[in-house]
Order: sequence, then structure tokens, then C-alpha cells
Amino acid sequence: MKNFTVRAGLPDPVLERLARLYTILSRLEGSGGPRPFSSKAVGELLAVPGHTIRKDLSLLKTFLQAEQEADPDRAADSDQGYDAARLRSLIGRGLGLEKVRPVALVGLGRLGSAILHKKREWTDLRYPIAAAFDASINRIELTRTEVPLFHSREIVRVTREKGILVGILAVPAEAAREVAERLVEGGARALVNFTPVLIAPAGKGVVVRNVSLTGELDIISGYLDREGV
Amino acid sequence: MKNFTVRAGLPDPVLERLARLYTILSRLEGSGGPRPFSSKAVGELLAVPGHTIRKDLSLLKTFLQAEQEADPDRAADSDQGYDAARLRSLIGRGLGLEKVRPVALVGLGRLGSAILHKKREWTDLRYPIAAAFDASINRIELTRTEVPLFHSREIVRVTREKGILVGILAVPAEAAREVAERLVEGGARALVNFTPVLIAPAGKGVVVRNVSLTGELDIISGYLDREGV
DNA sequence: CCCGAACCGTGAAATTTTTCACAATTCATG
DNA sequence: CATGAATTGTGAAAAATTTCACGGTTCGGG
Repeated sequence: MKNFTVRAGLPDPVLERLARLYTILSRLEGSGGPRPFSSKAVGELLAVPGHTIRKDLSLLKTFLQAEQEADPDRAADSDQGYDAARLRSLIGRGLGLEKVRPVALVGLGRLGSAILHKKREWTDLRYPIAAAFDASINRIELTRTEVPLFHSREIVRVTREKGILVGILAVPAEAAREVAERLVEGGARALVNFTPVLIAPAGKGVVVRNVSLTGELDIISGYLDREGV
Repeated sequence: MKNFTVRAGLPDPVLERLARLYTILSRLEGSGGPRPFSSKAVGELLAVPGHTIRKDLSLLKTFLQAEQEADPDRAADSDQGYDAARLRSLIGRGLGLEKVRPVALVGLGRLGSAILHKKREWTDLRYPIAAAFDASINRIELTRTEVPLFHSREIVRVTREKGILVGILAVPAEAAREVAERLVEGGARALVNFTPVLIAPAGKGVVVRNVSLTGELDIISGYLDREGV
């Protein structure tokens, strides 16, 4: 019934592992790490066994070739481990992570401010905050930043005008649902939701990542209990 | 080779879905929601199809029975949907989520403060912050809270003395590794890591949830790209 | 009191994901 | 330059997870 999904790309778990790996490799930039990066070493970075890494990369390469582009440097590969920089670039190309994607931040409470002012180091140039919103004019006026601030009323307009595709929700639970809708209405195709309210993919085709401290704690607690702790 | 895992409990994906569901149901408390909660309705809460819910609950019940305890109210069930309160309680018992688990919070920067001062509503009585740490004495003295504050130097001692099993990392990336080690040394068995540095299960048997904004954004970006956006 | 609609519970089938195992390749070294 | 140790890449097997499909139960009407 929904089998006309042609599997346009990599399987979900593979995609997620590779994306995580990319994040980690980005942060390693320069700081070296083990020189010849064996699949085992890479795996430890991610807490998965080496063969998973090899398989994932195998799929990624197959996919990239199918896409077209002949590998720029089809050189030596099949022996002494991976090179961090090249690996990162490979994943970046394969998953489209080199694109710059401006994001909209909604909610300037404590969490929102933390995100807004995050230090350069853990900021990422690839996801510049192109606009931030809050429902309190007072707070907007008090916040000091280079990021353009708007009232929540303007979410749809601004999101649309700036062509923003990714939204970050850092609002109180009550507002979550509505803000999500407005962002989507303004053209957003993906949301990171820090609210404890789970946002279901509003219109189809919207990617949502739900992150809540309580949620994580409940999951953790479940695992601990299963282990008898 | 590692097959002496007797599968003491529910499969990982099932456990995670149920834990998430518990989080959501807790928040719904009282506010009603659709009355007779059909599996489909519950599924929408979680963005999964109804049969997944039914299957998960089926496994949960089987597991609970095997555990021992005869169901208190083995009453009518197999017809008109679930009752939110009873469902929550069922999951709570099955996953051990009714236990109170005091947590340690490390790092009182912007993010740490946000967590420390989180409003009662999204606080959860089940995870009281029993101690908070920071490497800056200055910051410790300036922070106003009822939570007992300590210098990071004391992590091992305090964690051990208070019998804390769960740690939250809200420190700068550089410090992540070390703080994680100290928490585990002090007896912690689980960590929620907000650092972009991925913490691999230090000693085995330590549960880790890694959450980073950049990480989530990279995953999102990967999905968007796969969809051709 | 009987009918039909709505819904749960679950074994079995289908699908997806992980793991395995091994040929092929590279490099350092004596 | 031959040998051995280390490591990748990948088809195929194994395991895990999701989906399906249907029997059985309850409830509201007529």
C-alpha cells in the first residue's frame, strides 16, 4: 500500500550512524586522533563494532557511485585504515551535509538563550541561526545578539521569506504544537523539538527529532531497570 | 561470543517506545485526551502505526506476567481502547519507571542553568537533582538554588555518598571525557550527555544517551538530502 | 436479544538490519 | 623480494524488528 517507496537512499540506521560519525569527525578536525583509523577505531568513536562501520561505508560508496560522480581519488583504500579528513568528506558528500542550512530558533527562555549564545566552538557554521522568535516583546528587546529577532507572530512570514527549512523548538510545552504548525506553514521541512510534547510529523514529509530531558531519563531508567539496577 | 545475554527483558526498540509513551502519558495526566484511547490514537501520539502499539503492549504484558505479579485488575481490556491512567501505570511497573532516581548535574553554564532551573511543569519529581557541580567556584557562589552545589573536584565523593546512579553532562566539550569517568567512578550507571563529544560506554554496563544539537541537525540534514531537499 | 461495528491480542509471515567469514590488498621488515 | 600481520570490502547467513491478518470480545442500537 505504501510500497512505491523506491528506497531513494541509505537505510535509516545507516544514515543516522554516518551522520553522527560526521559530527564527531568534524570536531576531531586537526586534533589528530589515531593515525591510520582502522574500522575498529572508528567504531569505538561511535560505540559500534568495526564490521558495522565497514558495512555502512560499503553501502555509502555503492550509493555514491550509483548517484554518478566518479570518485575523485579512487586511490589506495583497501588496506591500512581510513583517513579522518577524507572519510569526513566522503560522508559529507554522500549525505549532503556540506550544504549550509539556515535555521529558525523559536523560544528565548533559558534553553533558547543557551542555544542562541552557544559558544563558537560548538556552534556549527553549517547551521547559522537566521532568525529567532519569542512571544514576549520584552524579552526580545532585552536580548543582545546579532541574530535578527522577531515576535512569534511573524514566524510564517519570516520563515518563508528567508527560505528557512529547519526549525528549533525551545518553547514551553503549551506552545509547541502551534509553533510547529506555523513553522511548517512557513515552509520548514524539519524540526528539532526540545519540548516534552512529542510532535508527530505534521504534514508528511516533515522530519522531526524529538529531544527531551525527561524522555531521555525515562529511557535510561528503563534500561537500568532491565539490568536489574 | 557474547551470546550469553539471556535477553532479560524487552527488546531495545520496544523499551524505548514504551518509555517515550510513558513520558507523554505522564504529561497528559488529567488533561484528558481522546477518551477511549484506541491503539491507533496512542500510535499517533508517538508517530507509529497502531499495530506497533498493540504488539509492544502485548510483549509488555507477557513480560510482566512472566515476572510474576498477577495483574491486579485483569478486567475488561480487549475491546474499547486503553485507559490512559492504567496504561501509564502498566508501563511504569513494567519498565520500573516508578522508581525515584536522583541525578547529578555537572556544568552550570547556560545549558546547565536551564536544566537546574527548569520549571516545575517540565521538571519531573522522579528525577530530582540531588547535587550539581561546576569547575568555577565563582559560578557556584553566584548561583541561587536549593540544590546543593559542589566543586567538580568532589564529583566522585558526593556521587558515591548520595548513591546517585544517573549523571547529566552539561559541560564544555573538553571536559566531557573526564567528568564522565569521574561520575562512573563515583558509582553512576547511566549518563545523559549534552556534549557534542560522544561518550562511549566507559566501563561496560553504563547506559549512555548522547544528545547534541549539532548531531541532531546533521541527522536531519541527512534525511532532508535523502528526500531531495 | 441479536447484529454490526470497533477494537484488542497475538502467532506467523515479511522485511530490515546486523553479523559473519573470507578473498583481496597493502605494508613493513629482514 | 618473499613473508606475515593487519585491514578493507562485500555477498551471504543469521538475527531482530515490523507488519499482517484474523479470532475473539465488547458495546450500542433497533
